[in-house]
Amino acid sequence: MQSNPLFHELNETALGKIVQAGHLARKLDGEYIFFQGDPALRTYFVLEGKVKLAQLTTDGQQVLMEYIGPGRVFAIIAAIPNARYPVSSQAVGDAAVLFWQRETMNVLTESYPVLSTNLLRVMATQIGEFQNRIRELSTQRVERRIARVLLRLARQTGRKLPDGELIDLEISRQDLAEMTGTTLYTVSRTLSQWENVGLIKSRRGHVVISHPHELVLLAEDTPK
Amino acid sequence: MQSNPLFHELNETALGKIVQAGHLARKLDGEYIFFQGDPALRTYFVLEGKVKLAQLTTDGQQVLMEYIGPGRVFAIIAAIPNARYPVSSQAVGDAAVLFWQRETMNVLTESYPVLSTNLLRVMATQIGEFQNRIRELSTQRVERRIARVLLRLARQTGRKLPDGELIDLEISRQDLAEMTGTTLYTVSRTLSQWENVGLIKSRRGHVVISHPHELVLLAEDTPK
DNA sequence: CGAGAATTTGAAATTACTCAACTACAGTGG
DNA sequence: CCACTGTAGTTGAGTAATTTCAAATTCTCG
Repeated sequence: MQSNPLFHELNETALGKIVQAGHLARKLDGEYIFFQGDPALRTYFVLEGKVKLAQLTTDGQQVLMEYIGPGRVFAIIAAIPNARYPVSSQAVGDAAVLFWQRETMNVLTESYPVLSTNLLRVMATQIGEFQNRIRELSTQRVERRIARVLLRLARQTGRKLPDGELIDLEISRQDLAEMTGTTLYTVSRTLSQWENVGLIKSRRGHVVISHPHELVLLAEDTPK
Repeated sequence: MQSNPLFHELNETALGKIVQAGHLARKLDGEYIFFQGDPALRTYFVLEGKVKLAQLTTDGQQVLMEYIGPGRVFAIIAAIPNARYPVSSQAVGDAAVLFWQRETMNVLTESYPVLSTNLLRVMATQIGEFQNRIRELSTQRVERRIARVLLRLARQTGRKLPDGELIDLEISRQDLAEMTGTTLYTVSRTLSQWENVGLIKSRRGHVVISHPHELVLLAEDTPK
């Protein structure tokens, strides 16, 4: 647990207090934890399962910001008075989360100043990742973006199988499209193409990367 | 100064100490403050002038992350041990900045815990903005993205002129392309088109928005 | 004035989207 | 156990958006 970026340099006692100050909530598959636009009152920590954060456009499209797995905090924005959640969050599969009210967060960060630093660290990492994503969306073609997303998901949730790396996440073409800023048709075509050359195998809702190394080649900037 | 998000709820004395703990640096137009990949050792605050943050792709393209004006902090990532700057920063016009070493930052945040909260706030705002940008890049067409960038720049650096709102920033087609994830050709075409219908006026390096209201219409999601 | 950089514009090529039709699959209830 | 239904996925054809490349033009600065 000490290895968790949020709990870095906090001893057992402190950690115990922090966990005790939080509330446990269980969420069923698909259940929303909060909605975009809601007053941001709670900061969350994922204990079990996965949570997805997505932003809705005014015309109803979704943009999938990230999947959050066990051991990660989200909605740190709730530490700030009068903020609203900029995204909605939804359980993917059944999930257990811990949450703290803003007041509690303030008390905790005052008692354990290193907690603030840790939160800063988490957010800084986050910013770096978003910057990379902005760079990718700005400069890379769809195929490459899809390749990168698959590799990232494999890294985060991957499970080794005899015939490749399974992305252990119920994931649709639509989801991949929302992650890469394209349409489900283009995702479908791209995956079909990769399947034809034996790069991946996909059945409904699942993807297995048969040859990660070759997918990496596609994902990299290869200046011709 | 108290109205600055970074100095929120800090009194004059504290503010004085914080400023005194920083070092002043002057930068000439175009001078780099740090480079992407450098060890992140200092956090900065813009006193005068403007600074731009850009990320380079491996094949040498630039992506312009943001322009930072007076009163804003950047490179908070330096608060974190062993981090590297994920972007380069460069003065746009002559600029004056204040900076603190990581150690100083740590001392300051310990002495003034509210400073941590303020930093969190700044970063949370930042994250929200990046999420919006990701959404825009994922779902909107180039024309709309350009419109939004012009309006944002006008908001941040705008000056009222008799014939419209001047974006008070030496800005090239290339810059706009790097901000919107498109090519300088498309930017040029789009601006020409807007100029033809009297929406804007542009000379080399400058843009005046003649009819902001109509540009807003273009910038908004208008579900047909 | 001249040189280099920024900008504009046309034309062709490419990428990705849209729409529509079709197929495959999983779960339900008889 | 199987037919049924709705959702997920595939694919083709046409189209729209954007990029690419090349060539001209304009601007700025020394």
